[in-house]
Amino acid sequence: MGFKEPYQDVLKKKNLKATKHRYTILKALESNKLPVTAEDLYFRLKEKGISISLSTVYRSLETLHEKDIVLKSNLPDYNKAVYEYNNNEHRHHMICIKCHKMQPVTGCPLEEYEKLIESKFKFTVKGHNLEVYGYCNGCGCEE
Amino acid sequence: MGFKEPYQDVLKKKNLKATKHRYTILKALESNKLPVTAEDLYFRLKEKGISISLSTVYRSLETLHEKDIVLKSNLPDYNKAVYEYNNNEHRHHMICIKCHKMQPVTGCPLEEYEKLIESKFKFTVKGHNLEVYGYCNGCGCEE
DNA sequence: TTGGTTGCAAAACGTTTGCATGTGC
DNA sequence: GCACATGCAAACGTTTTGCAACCAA
Repeated sequence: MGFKEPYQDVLKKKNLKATKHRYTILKALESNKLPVTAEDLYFRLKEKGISISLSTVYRSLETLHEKDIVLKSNLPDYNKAVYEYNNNEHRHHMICIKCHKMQPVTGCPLEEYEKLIESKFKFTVKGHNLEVYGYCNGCGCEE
Repeated sequence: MGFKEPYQDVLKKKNLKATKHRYTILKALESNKLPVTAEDLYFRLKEKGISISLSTVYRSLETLHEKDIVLKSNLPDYNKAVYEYNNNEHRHHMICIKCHKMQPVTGCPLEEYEKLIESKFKFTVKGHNLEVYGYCNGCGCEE
């Protein structure tokens, strides 16, 4: 097969086999701007006529997350993990309390804060998670 | 009973009945500096000889969280919710990736960032969550 | 008295796993 | 061929819920 799949290099670099499913998952994640749950992704693929098992979705996402190809996060008051493609473009999200929609915000206000923590406490910072929540424009609900 | 339970006012103000269990839970949360899981709390109370059902612990924590008396958060790569008393002292936490211990950090670097988001996007900020993770002093593991 | 609270057991939910089969390298 | 990836169903651990008994107001 002379055809070169996208993501082949990304996967090979991390010692992962380049399978059709992984390719499909990465493509779906990358084309989608917003983080999704495993189930979201599963149904999205199913709609496109792609037959994949839910456990494969979970297993692939977990593997890709371990290799840092995919980012995983947990949101407040939402007991599901969400996944997004890691394009190494550091960003955070605004999350609507009402409709759970997430919108990305590029940039990060935490560089100095992390330095402060490292110097003040004996703590080796490896990362952080930051989400701002409230009401998005579409919901407009001020409760 | 002329005896005035602590937390009676806090509960009454939120239209919650002042029950022995709620009193016990709030006392345990407030005396404990760090966030705990529902199960942690359940066993902690059990050890003290307090008989309470796990579902009551969950239900109470959820109710208290709804009324903003208790804070609830979900941590990355840790599929349990943790709860802490809301003493209205705004703070964040450092979380050890290895031992899952959480240490509080008072202060918040996000005031300006939130203003920026409100003005840049049409988004009404209601709160945020921020945790820094890495390796704590005790664990000392740099992977 | 009345409506909120609790205990218990069972259900629900998201996620993981065992095992047999399939597939990339 | 071999190790890894997948599908299926069953298991898992956390959290929620239905219902009867209980208790604060």
